[in-house]
Amino acid sequence: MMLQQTQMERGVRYFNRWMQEFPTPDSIAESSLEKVLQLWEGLGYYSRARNIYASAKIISNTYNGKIPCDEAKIRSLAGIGEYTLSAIMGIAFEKDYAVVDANVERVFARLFNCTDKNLKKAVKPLAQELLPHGKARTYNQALMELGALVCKKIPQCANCPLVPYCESKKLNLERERPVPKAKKEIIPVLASFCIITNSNNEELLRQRTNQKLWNTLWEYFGIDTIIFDNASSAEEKQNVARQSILIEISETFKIPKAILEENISDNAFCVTSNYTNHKLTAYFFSWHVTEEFEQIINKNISGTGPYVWTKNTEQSAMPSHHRKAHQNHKEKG
DNA sequence: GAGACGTGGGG
DNA sequence: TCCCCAAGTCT
Repeated sequence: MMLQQTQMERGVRYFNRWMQEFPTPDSIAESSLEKVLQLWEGLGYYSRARNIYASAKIISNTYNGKIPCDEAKIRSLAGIGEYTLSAIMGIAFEKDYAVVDANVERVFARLFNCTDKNLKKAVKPLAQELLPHGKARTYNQALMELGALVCKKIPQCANCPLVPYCESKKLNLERERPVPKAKKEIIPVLASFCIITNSNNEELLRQRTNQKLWNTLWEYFGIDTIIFDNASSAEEKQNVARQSILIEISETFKIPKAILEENISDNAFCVTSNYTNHKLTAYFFSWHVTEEFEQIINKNISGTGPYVWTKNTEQSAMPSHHRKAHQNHKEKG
């Protein structure tokens, strides 16, 4: 599950750390979602972490801590779809299940010069047909490995044992396969946040709740999306971001904007980050509040999600741009 | 079945 | 810098 839409090399780093903390499904089930998300931070697609947690509880409570060798039971677990089911049945249990991931798709698209729009649908029966009975483990991993190391986006045909059988190679079309998918529109996003600290040097964090994106993760106070003109300069964007965050703080904590103008410096650092099909530009301002302002803030805390003053920002899972901002803020002191 | 869901590495 | 995309799943 960790490797879904995640390259092996990156996944391995997380996997090793994960296995030290969570060697068994039971150990996950006994832990907390917070801890699970903390170990997942930076990998993305956080529903995977929530699904693992939910599935571990079922495995622990219903299946005595062991994944059952049963297609219907495995498939019904959260976060396990067509691919992962086949990976478990084929690789873990050596049953005759062929996996079709992006690697296998690419290998077969070239091998059979396949141009189907729905590649997975076209490749699945081919992969299943060619699977040698009783050898799913080697077969599946060999196909994925071939795709990952040789039959890459730019194919390394000189090192490929399947060249004699490759239809697209014979037609000199190996670089045109698989046919590229239609690209999605990239949406520019401007965001503005304020790293608010109190006299105890605690940071104010807010948890995202009831959201599709980064749900239950923590972040600095601010706004996700600001309406803006993408043609504007960096300086203009920062000005828009500053005005937006001042208004947001003013309205949320009932503090006159003029007072904020005086107290919050116009220095900000900029963090850029891409997520799904969005290109994010985020400005982070900072405000070290007096006890008087802290009391006002605490009295007027409102809006989405719970707030917390904390010195343990490291242990709260955050979206990557907030983590970068935290590091940046810490280094600047 | 299309769209949403993250992130960072490579060309 | 920009584009592509990775051991996919869910709605």
